[in-house]
Amino acid sequence: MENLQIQITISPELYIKNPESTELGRKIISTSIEMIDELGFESFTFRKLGVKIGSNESSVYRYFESKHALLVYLISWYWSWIEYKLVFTNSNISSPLVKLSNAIQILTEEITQDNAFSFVNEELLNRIIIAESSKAYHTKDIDAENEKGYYKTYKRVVKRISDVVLEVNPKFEFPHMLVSTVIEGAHHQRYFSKHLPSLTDVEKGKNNIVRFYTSLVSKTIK
Amino acid sequence: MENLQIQITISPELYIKNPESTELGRKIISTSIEMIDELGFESFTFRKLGVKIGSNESSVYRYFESKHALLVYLISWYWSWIEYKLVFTNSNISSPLVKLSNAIQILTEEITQDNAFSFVNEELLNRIIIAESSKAYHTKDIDAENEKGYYKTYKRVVKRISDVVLEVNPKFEFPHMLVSTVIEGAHHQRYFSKHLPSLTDVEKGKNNIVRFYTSLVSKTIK
DNA sequence: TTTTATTAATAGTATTACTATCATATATTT
DNA sequence: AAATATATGATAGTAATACTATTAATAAAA
Repeated sequence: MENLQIQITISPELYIKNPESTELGRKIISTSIEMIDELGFESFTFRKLGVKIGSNESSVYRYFESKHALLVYLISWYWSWIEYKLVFTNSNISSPLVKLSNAIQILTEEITQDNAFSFVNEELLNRIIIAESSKAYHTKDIDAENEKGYYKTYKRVVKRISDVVLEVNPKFEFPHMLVSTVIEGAHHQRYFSKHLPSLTDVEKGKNNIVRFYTSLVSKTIK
Repeated sequence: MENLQIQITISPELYIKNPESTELGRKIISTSIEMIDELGFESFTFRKLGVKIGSNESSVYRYFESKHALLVYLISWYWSWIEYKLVFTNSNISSPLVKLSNAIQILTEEITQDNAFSFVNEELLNRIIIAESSKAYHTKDIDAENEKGYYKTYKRVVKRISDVVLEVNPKFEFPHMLVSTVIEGAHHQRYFSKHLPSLTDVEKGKNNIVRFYTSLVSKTIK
């Protein structure tokens, strides 16, 4: 995948002006990813971002109506990217079991830098998803935002993998719960392994998160 | 459990002045639970709380050093309460399988009001844990706070149930990951079932969350 | 009754998450 | 080349937030 130049398209309700369309927009995305990872979402502000990119707070507001909207955009970008990886990896695979195993791998593995997308650092973005994405949907506005389609990419990924689960076992009752449990669970385990390790059983170099969820899925759907 | 009057003790690093020790303190706890549930954590403020309880913002600050500290207190209270329920329910049970099944039930069931604790509405508190608790530990200060013992009650609950998992299967490699996955997962599913239902397979009256996690655990540890 | 502790009232601070306005630079069209 | 449109930058302003500090009033304990 390293040298392909792939286009990830984000639906227009997620921004005011498309950040991919200008140099400044791309700078907003790439620098906000760096800054949110470094400062945390609470301490990140559009003013600080403006200073860092040599631009202005008010210019950033021409791309995103709020800090929250920018986070939602980043989350959507991330899931589009994951969806692309899923489709790409499973494109020529016919065995449902292999497809499922690939999918679990993609959902639970540690992300390291891949250079297919110029202005997004996926490794940092993955850390943001792990640490901050729950703040996006744990809001009083969730229902209104969901209706506007803010979370549809995430839901589409869950649906896609649930369908693979059903290919493996058409009678399994809870495919969506299983997939969303694995996704959220793997993120929690990565976070806990760094900050609250007693909640995990992570050991260096043993890839326990991927192993645990792979085994959990295969046993659960039997 | 209905009429027992049980004492839940919260360790002193979680408050400045013990809210259980005064009428005002108890009012702060009970009213903040109602208000956080109603407004969401972001829109809840000590000023609004002061107005509602006929007291003053500055008085609230004598009990808790910050809004965040109050949330951590509530989370700790919740896990102490869950721990009490676990110990109580399993006190005379010798079968590890039954103990585990009871524990999963307690972790994943829907909470309805129980009146053992006068000034805490556990049903609302449970909703707060589901919707807001991840905001407490997804902070840049997590490591410092963890060292101060802010999250020890939660960690103790996970440890306790992990030990039951190991009683059932002493060779199971990932007891902590399994238990923390079930806890966080069940909370997510309850939240998703209300706001992003396509991420779940919840059906009215079928108790699918409890059924899903009970089956997942029993299959996974085999 | 005096001391002490607790709470209430008021005011103040730095920062945040925006909005509004206007000037300027650059690009596009005519 | 002139006219026009568009994008950006600079500055200022607003209401609210998350506190801190100070002082006064009141209730409980010695």
